[in-house]
Amino acid sequence: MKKKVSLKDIAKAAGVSTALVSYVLTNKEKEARVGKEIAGKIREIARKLNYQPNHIARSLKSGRSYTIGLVVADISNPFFANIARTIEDEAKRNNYTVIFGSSDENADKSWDLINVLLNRQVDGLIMTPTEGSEQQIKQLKERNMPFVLIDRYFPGIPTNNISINNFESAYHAVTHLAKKGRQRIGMIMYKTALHHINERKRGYLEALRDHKLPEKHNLLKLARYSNIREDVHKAIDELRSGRKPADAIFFATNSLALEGLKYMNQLGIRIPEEMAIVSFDEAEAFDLFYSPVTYVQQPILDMGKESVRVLLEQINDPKKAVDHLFIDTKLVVRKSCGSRQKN
Amino acid sequence: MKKKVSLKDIAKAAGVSTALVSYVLTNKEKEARVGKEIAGKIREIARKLNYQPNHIARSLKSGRSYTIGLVVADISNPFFANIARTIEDEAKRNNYTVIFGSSDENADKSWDLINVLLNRQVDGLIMTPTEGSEQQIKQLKERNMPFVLIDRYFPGIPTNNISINNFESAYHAVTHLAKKGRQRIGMIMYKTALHHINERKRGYLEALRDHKLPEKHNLLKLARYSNIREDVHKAIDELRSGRKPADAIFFATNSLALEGLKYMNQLGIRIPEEMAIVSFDEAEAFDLFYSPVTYVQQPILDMGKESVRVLLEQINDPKKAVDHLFIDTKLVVRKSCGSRQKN
DNA sequence: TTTGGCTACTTAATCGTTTAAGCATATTTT
DNA sequence: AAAATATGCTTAAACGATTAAGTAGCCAAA
Repeated sequence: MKKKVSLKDIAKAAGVSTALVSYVLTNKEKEARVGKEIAGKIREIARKLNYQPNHIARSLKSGRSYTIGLVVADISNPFFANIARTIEDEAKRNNYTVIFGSSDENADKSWDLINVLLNRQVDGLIMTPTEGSEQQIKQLKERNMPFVLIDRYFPGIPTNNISINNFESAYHAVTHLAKKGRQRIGMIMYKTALHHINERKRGYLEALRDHKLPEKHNLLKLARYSNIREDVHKAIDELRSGRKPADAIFFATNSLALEGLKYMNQLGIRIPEEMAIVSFDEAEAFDLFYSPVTYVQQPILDMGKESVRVLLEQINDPKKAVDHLFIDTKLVVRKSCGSRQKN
Repeated sequence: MKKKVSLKDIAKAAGVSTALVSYVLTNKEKEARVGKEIAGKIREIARKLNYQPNHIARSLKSGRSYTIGLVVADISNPFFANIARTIEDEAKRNNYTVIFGSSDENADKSWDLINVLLNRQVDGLIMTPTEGSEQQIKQLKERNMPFVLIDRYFPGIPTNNISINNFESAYHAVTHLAKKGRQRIGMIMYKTALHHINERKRGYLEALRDHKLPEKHNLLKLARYSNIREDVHKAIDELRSGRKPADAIFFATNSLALEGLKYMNQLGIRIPEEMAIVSFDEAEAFDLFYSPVTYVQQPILDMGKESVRVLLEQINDPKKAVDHLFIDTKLVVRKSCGSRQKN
């Protein structure tokens, strides 16, 4: 890079001190009572030399980096990629930039990343916390680091968070299956302590109860994140076995649904005739499936926007009380639940 | 945030100057001839106070930010999201962080982003340049900004770039269709001046020629990025009309294929019986499709890694000659081309 | 004529780190 | 014994921007 133009260069060219240049270029002429003529001259020279302020120097002085750290579970999952995208857009609109990283649902990696970001002096963090990261969150709180949790949160720890109504959304999705006349509705979810997933389970169970459907344990299947393929295959095999096989499956996330659908395709299970499907989250593949998949659509755009808004509020007013937003989802009804109605 | 611990705090606690502390903590004891005892003491205190160096101050001094700017066309496209992911991983391994943004295939937005990143004093850029951004690239060159182009490049402008053999890959994919006995192979690509897409076209045309297949103009269809849905629908309608409809389609990108497949699903076109399909790039949905899609797999991991490697080389040695890597792709054969062989 | 108050600037400290140069004291070499 | 070298530290400038405090000149009010 060619040597950058600094305030000093402009000052020299204009025959004034750097202070004056700074006042003019940060529009503090009024307060600093800078002469009209010289202000114009300074601006002119700055333009001519194509002056670009050095953000790093500015940050050092101000103690603010105008940078947000973003830690998502997995940037290659379109759900998180889209969140990242809206966050980046919204941040840019507020003159912030975003540094990001993927934690891969791994608490150690998450802690690593957080520390890298803190060392980079980010002004705040937006995170989708992983299982077992409670201590990390508590430490951030103790250090008074502004941050916002998105998608997930820990019910025992008061934090800023932006999430959806997991319970209601799941309840609604399962109710939809019940109304379509499905009698034995299974669910496949991650084996996890993460609260948002367990809320989905609670919604599932309560919906079954309210519609007087069996909620036997063997209809609720768990898959390990690290072993998703095998566990989902096994879950589906089990759901289809026995005297009364399941006639519907509610998937707790898009990744689970994708594995499940792939496998059911392989097995030649007809959807929705043999098995009705509802999934949480979106996926490009849901559209393309021969029987487009009914899913719970999360308001990603709003979530991204709100997370930036709440974070910036917190940054600008560290004493602000924490904010807990629940945003509504939308059940997008397609063909995967069939059209038979409850008799 | 609690006030951060600085060198000064450690110096005070140890009763020495900040210089000494700096020497010790940056492992320059040897050159600076620091006493063994005091070095140990300094380290001990630093550990106790949980000292974390201030990257911003360090950057200001060194003129390097240890930050890479990443400009992708669209972070919500899994292809770019995966590239972003590997770049982030690789950068972290080299103690760099990544600031990113999406250009949305829009040259103005791209220019905006580049400037934001330059103001943030990134040490280098990795970009997937958009159509019409030649001047931006030239300017970066003139300013001696280290950068690497990935996925795309401009043949007239010598730059570091990491790309694939677009011509050969397309040639290979179309040859595969020909070998499966397809006679009228269409192609749907973006209407763009971007070289990599046009190389795919060249590969398509040459393969047709070499296999003595018709390469009539009406088998090659263009879609506008901004109007992808309508244009792809129209293209498919046209390819299916006439006396001799196409019996195969080669899609130049995953986004085009996804639109195309959705539409063909709607129309009830059987794949591969009525229409064989090959697409460039991967997509989760390709797996899930009832007739899993044959595609040209790009070595995303390698591309991400190599781009970081080349960029860091350039950063560390600005006089280094530009590097132009072509990485091989792999044709992943699935069911979407059927099994009939050329007779 | 002194005091006060403007106006239009400059000076200098500061943010946290790095690093060349300086300065005692001690040890070795000639 | 004088000169040279080594050791172990400190001083201070620098990176580029911000901003409180200072100053000099001028005009008006007391």
